Amino acid sequence: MKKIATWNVNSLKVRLPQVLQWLGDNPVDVLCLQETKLTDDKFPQAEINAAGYEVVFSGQKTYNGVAILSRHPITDVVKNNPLFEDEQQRIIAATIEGVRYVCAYIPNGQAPDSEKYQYKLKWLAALHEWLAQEQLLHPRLALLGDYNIAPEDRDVHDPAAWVGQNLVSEPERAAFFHLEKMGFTDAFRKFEQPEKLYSWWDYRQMGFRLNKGLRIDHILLTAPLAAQCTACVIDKVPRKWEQPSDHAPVVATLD
DNA sequence: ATGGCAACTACAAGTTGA
Repeated sequence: MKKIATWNVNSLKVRLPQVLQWLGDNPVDVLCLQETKLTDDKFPQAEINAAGYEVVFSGQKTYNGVAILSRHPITDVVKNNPLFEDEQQRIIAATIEGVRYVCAYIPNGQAPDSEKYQYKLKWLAALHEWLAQEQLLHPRLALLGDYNIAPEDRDVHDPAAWVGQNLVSEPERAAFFHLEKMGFTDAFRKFEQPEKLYSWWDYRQMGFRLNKGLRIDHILLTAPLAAQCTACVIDKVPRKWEQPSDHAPVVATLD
């Protein structure tokens, strides 16, 4: 049995103590992080190693940045999508115990009429293209991260207010469902879940207290892994801590 | 309709996130 998780930490510099606390409470086998916001020379590798984890990372100044933490040896690290030239550090992939992990921080998109939205859609199309190849090489493939897409209305606290907006618009959702058409399963939706459970809540307007959230952080698994998956939960506990990330970790159990 | 919060850079206020 192993547990794998993803968490957008919104600055690892600020959130390192919480990551270490959370790993102490939840000693998962693999943890994918997004929005580390650290250049590689500033990455807190020693602290993470001391907690019992190997780590690989790809960062930049101020924005983006991803990392994979693992209790087991990490091999074959790839940074970014080889099919998509990108100055932004949003992908790191690695093999751990025969499973290929892709840790992704999918672009936010800002607004459907923005250039950033066009970048998001192009980025997603290139992700599809790359993962189609990766699936052939790695039948046991897991895509974990902040997708910045709420796939369905039930993943949105107020669907009427969000119609057509960034994070829920039809082209973004189509890109998410394309991953499912390619054979990926949304681990969270494989199971009965509480209603109105989200993975992100706005810092403003008491978003968390009022549960004004979106489910935008996901674990997608190819069929052999989905068949092994026996649970998937969103852990709201660290969202209640002092100075939290606005995202909660998502954890899947594989038998 | 706008901004609201948080983190960043940099030192003031602007940018970004979702």
